Amino acid sequence: MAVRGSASKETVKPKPLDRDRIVSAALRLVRREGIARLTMRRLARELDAGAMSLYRHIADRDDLLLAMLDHVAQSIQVPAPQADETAEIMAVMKAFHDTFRTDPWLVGVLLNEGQASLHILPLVERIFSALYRLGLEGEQVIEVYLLLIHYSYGESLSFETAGKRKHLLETFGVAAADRYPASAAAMSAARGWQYREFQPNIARILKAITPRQTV
Amino acid sequence: MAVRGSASKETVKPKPLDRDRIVSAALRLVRREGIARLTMRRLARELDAGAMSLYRHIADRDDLLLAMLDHVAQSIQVPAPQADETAEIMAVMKAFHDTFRTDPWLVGVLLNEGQASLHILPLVERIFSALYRLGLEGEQVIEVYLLLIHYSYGESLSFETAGKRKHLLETFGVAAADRYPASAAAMSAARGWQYREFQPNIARILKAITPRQTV
DNA sequence: ACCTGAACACCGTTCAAGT
DNA sequence: ACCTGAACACCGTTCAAGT
Repeated sequence: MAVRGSASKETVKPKPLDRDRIVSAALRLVRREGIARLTMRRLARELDAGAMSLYRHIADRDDLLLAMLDHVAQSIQVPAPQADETAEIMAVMKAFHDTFRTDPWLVGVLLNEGQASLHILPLVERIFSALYRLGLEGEQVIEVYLLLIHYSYGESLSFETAGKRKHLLETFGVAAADRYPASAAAMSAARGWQYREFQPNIARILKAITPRQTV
Repeated sequence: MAVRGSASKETVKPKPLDRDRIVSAALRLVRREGIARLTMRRLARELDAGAMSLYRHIADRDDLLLAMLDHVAQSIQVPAPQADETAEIMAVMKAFHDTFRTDPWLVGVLLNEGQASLHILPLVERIFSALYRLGLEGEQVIEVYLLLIHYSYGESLSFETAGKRKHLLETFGVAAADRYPASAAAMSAARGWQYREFQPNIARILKAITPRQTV
């Protein structure tokens, strides 16, 4: 048994706390058990520290969440630039999507903490730039940007909570098929469906803003 | 001063608790102070009851949230049917959007509680029906449905937390305009913008699924 | 300088006890 | 039958005290 402060050279001897060690441990915890289980006390226990020692290195829980956000944002795999504008936007959105799949709690942090990491600026720039090159103007650019972003927020949150969600089919019940035939048809088409709506739906959005061929 | 159980005929004499009174009080509280302030103890105080009396009428907090969801779903203003399919979908989505504007906390409940109210089935049916009439098939129907729903989730959650969010422009800082010209242009186009992305964006989505004129 | 236990003001919920 | 206070097992955070 490891005794705190024992003379034996244990590898578990308490390393000093620092911001990086706290953020890393928090990320590990959140990925293993979900954001709801990330409490200051639990995190401290994970670090073999007193619950209050964390406050030497982080201001409060929000500060921790923002530090975690920043850490993840820095690690985003930046996709290669694409000549074609829609391919460029698809690539950047896929990078965001992949990030939200690994860390779905990020969306909640982005919404609740009210600020993003500065590390995503280059990626955001690539989207705006492509939208301008596609010929969008004025408020259209913001609107379409928000369509892309808000859709990916909703999709990610939905995926995050998909586990505890009853399939619509169950909620409906079998009897409802008579009264709601289109819903029933859609539900049965969705059976065994691979939940890969994201890419086709981004493509749909981009199709809507691409000027139609007028020959 | 009203004395509990006094003989005087006060209007504040404790009415008996029941499910409806609890749900109504919870809705009032949540609309006034936000979902975070809806705690069992606070709600009980609002009803001049002991904190634990609520549990005679509701199973737990989740049960209460679902009851609130159901109440709101029943009160949705059902829009008149539209002959044109895209107009029909626009109308139904507007009804959802209006509902989420009044009660943004609904989205969180829908995501976290993992079930919707049966009262929205007629509205969902109208969307699926219109999508089929537009010629969509198989998984396309589900994909586009989820595009519409997930976008409106993201938009609503974003609106809910818009107050505490710093405008991207502030996060960027002025200096960043050199490195990120497209972002800066978009941000300044967004200045004074009316945050009415929803309708145009639903229209964009529908445009993408409408077959192009091939003359 | 760095860490921490006790304490404060909260949570949701259980349970035995009151009327 | 209906209500409730005390209690349990949690939260985030403050603050005075320890080394």
